[in-house]
Amino acid sequence: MTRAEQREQTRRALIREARRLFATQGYGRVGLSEVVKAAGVTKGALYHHFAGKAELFRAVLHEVMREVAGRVAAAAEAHDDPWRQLTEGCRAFLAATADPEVQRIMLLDGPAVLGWSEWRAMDEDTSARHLAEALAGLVEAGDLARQPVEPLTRLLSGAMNEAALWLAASGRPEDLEDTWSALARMLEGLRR
Amino acid sequence: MTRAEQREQTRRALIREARRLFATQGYGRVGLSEVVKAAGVTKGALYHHFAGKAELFRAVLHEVMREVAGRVAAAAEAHDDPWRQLTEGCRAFLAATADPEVQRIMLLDGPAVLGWSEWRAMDEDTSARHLAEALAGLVEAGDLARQPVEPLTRLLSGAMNEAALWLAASGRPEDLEDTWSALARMLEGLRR
DNA sequence: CCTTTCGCATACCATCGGTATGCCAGTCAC
DNA sequence: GTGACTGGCATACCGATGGTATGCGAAAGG
Repeated sequence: MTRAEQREQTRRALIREARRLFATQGYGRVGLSEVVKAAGVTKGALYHHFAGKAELFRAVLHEVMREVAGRVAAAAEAHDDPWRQLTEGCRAFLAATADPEVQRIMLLDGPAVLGWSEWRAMDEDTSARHLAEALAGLVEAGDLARQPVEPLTRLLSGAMNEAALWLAASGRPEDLEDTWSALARMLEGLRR
Repeated sequence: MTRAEQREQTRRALIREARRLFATQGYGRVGLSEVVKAAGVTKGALYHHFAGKAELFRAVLHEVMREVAGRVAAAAEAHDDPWRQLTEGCRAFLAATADPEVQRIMLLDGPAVLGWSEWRAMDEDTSARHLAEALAGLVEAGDLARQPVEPLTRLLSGAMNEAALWLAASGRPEDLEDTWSALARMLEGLRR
């Protein structure tokens, strides 16, 4: 095996096992010794690839966010009507963040570990950007009142994040439909 | 000094210093040795009053949440019109959570440290209850479409939490007015 | 005034994140 | 091919952390 291959393989193993452990136990309860044992390497390897525990978490979080963004983008691009793109994107976001792995890493530990500013910057680079672009397009097209789009993006993003956490904790299937109805009402209420 | 007085004084000192340190450095970066030194006691005292670091944080969080709830309730009770109570309560919530201490403890570390379910239960017992009651009253009065109020409560609560964090990070004063406008538009859009 | 109990200090422990150092295999110039 | 070199990682170690076991002095109670 070439050197670059070996390197990439080790890095992937570390991220994979760290993701699994962070997701199931939470950032604080996971020791680096657990991670390196699960990945089949030692702490020397970990610190060769990452500057520390927080950096490892950042890599995991980035991977999770890119996956969520991919699902949102795919759902939106399946439609042509801009308003439909917004609603379907939101629906896809709620579906993606229903995954407990995503919740724990992206919504709970993410902001606390990296700080909100860094978390938000990463969010803006991935999933939240699709929301912002969709809203900006709708404002331009006149479907939404002319207004700064950033505050609206944050409000809707926060609403969906909290809704996802609530849905996971509630467990009742009918809550998903109720939440979606409430969110849809909210969006319709903003429509011109 | 009587024994109960001494006990209460020590407990208050621990919560006070823990709150200060948690707010400025974040839960993870604060060591218990820092807390007990600032409070003028030892770890023996800390563990006599609290089961561990998380329990100490829980006590701090509860104090913060009760303060926020108090400010929200006071703002709402200053008006008679139920719709006005909702909007003024929301405005007071945004104002209260503008405090960096409140943000770090209540919005960032709270859910990550205690877990979302526990955090939400405490939120429900304090500030979020006012929102839920206001919304329920407005549904009953016909100002809002008849619907389950819990999903709507979570959506609005999450929207405001995220908005508060964004406002603190942005720093630009005009963002507050824009955010409030967007939130007001959202509420008006839901109004019948 | 004697005993009990409560509030807390002291001393200690396992484990944690992080670092310094050494070694071996892959890489490359010639 | 072969030597020097370097990248990838293991080993061994450190200070600090959260947590616990035990002891003690003073207030409470009879």
